[in-house]
Amino acid sequence: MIETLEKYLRNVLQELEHEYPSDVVVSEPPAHIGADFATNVALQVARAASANPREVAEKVREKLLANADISNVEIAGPGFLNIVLAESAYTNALANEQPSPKDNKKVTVEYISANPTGPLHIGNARGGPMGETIARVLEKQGNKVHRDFYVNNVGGQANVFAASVLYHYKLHFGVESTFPEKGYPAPYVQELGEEIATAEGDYILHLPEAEQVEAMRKTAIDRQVAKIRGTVERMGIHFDTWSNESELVESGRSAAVLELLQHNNATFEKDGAVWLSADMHDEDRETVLVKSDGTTTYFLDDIAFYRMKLDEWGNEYGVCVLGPGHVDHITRMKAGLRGIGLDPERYRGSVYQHVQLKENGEKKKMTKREGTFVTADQVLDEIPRDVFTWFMLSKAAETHLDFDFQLATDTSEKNPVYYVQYAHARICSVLAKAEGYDKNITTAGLGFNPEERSLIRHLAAFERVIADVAATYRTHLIPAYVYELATRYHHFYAHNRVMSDDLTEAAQRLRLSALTAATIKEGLQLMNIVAQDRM
RNA sequence: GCGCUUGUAGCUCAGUGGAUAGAGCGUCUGGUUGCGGUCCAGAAGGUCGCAGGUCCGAUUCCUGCCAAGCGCACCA
Repeated sequence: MIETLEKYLRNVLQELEHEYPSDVVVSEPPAHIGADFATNVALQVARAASANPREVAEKVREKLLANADISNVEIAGPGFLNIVLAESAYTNALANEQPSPKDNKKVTVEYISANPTGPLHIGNARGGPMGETIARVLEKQGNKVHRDFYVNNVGGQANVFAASVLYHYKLHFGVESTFPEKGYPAPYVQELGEEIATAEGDYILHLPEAEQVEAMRKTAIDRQVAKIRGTVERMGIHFDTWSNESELVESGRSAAVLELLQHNNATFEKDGAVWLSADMHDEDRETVLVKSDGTTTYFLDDIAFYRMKLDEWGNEYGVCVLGPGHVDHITRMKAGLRGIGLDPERYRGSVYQHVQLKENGEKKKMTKREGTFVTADQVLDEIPRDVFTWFMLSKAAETHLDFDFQLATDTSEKNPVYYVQYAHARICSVLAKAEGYDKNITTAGLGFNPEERSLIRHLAAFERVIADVAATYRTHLIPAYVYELATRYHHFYAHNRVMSDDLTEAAQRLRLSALTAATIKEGLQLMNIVAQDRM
């Protein structure tokens, strides 16, 4: 409906020979205004044309009133136009098929991608529901979406982790060794060392000293990734690929990218290392590609990975859902792509902030190294997956989300996700009971009461909201939308008998109910949340 | 010290260059036990961190300050 109004406004402005300003907003006004929609179009036009807003508003108003879909327009305040639509506009909104999405691109979405040096914790688990929802929304827009979990299984962190596990492994067989500098002191490292000792025996002890860490790296990372995979499955997420960083190095792709960067004069050497030229990106910080010991950094490998995703896998673009502190990474990756001649717009990043856990009013720190974190598994042990998913999605990504564990479990009955699921189940129940009614009776001329109009306005906004999420990755808009939809339905339901004695009225309300249920279901599915028929 | 992100009701959070800044939880009051009472209606509760600036108009944009979280490696 908003799109239709915008179209009318464009036509009107064209007739009045005004440009259509980019920041025109058409939205539902506050309840006390008593209009269906309001727009600031006159204010924006007046600003651009240095005209009197109310005079512009009056001209627009006259033109709009000539439209059969518009029954009343009032000018209010500094120049708002408050629009009341005619019944025909509501009938049309219900009759017209929602425009089917037309994107038809191959897209790859990378998310979670937590370092395989420990369990998934509540902080980086946030990327799971977010990435999954972005993937689903892009699919709904008609794209072919590939999901990838990138495993950083080589490099300094992986080796320090392996050495830490090796220490405990050796200890298990009574062999004392020195704990690595900056090693991982967390309890799960010890458990993993003992697990490997028990399951695989002491074969690593018999290897030459120089090969032990490398051997441990392989098995320890494999086992840790398997654990993460289990957690991810619990979250209801399935990746198409789990890509190893080592593959990029071993296949020579990283070396090829380095060569290409050097060929394009995008690098320089300093202190025996190879760096990405500062003028390749906006920030002043320089970035190492090859360390002075000759090994590549994750950054070079990451560029090689995106080159593979785009060139070899044939993706139009890639979306990467990243944790806090990675805003810089996005700009550097774009610079890296530019350095190898790829359009930097083909790398898209979305950054979220950590979830903080509050327990007894105190915030817990979440570092893997110290082991003072709450794992995603621990949270999933306590609260159902749907509640977990909803909670992760329902706040804006840039929020430093405070997760009160106690509250989340204690008040789970009051959780908004149940409110929405209940609305869906209630409608299913009503529809099942109404089988004897003919839903297809023509309802032309019946009209709509205020609750029905409110419901229809929101139903009509669904595609628009999803398109917004597809463009901006602001996943929290979806739970907000379905919650509001459930509220409007409950409000409608409380004031109108669906199975009315008037069969025409009943048919109209049953159709509205069915459409609401279908929309709630689709919205929940986009979040990877189940819409039960009964609860 | 530098950078990124954030600061809105008791708590957790939406939202916006414009009209009386919203929701959930919590608190209080009422209705509904008649298509599902996991519902509905209402009340109380705000200096939109502080101070400047731009603007007809700023909670929103800009600058400074304060506070919180996270980064600040030839780690990933």
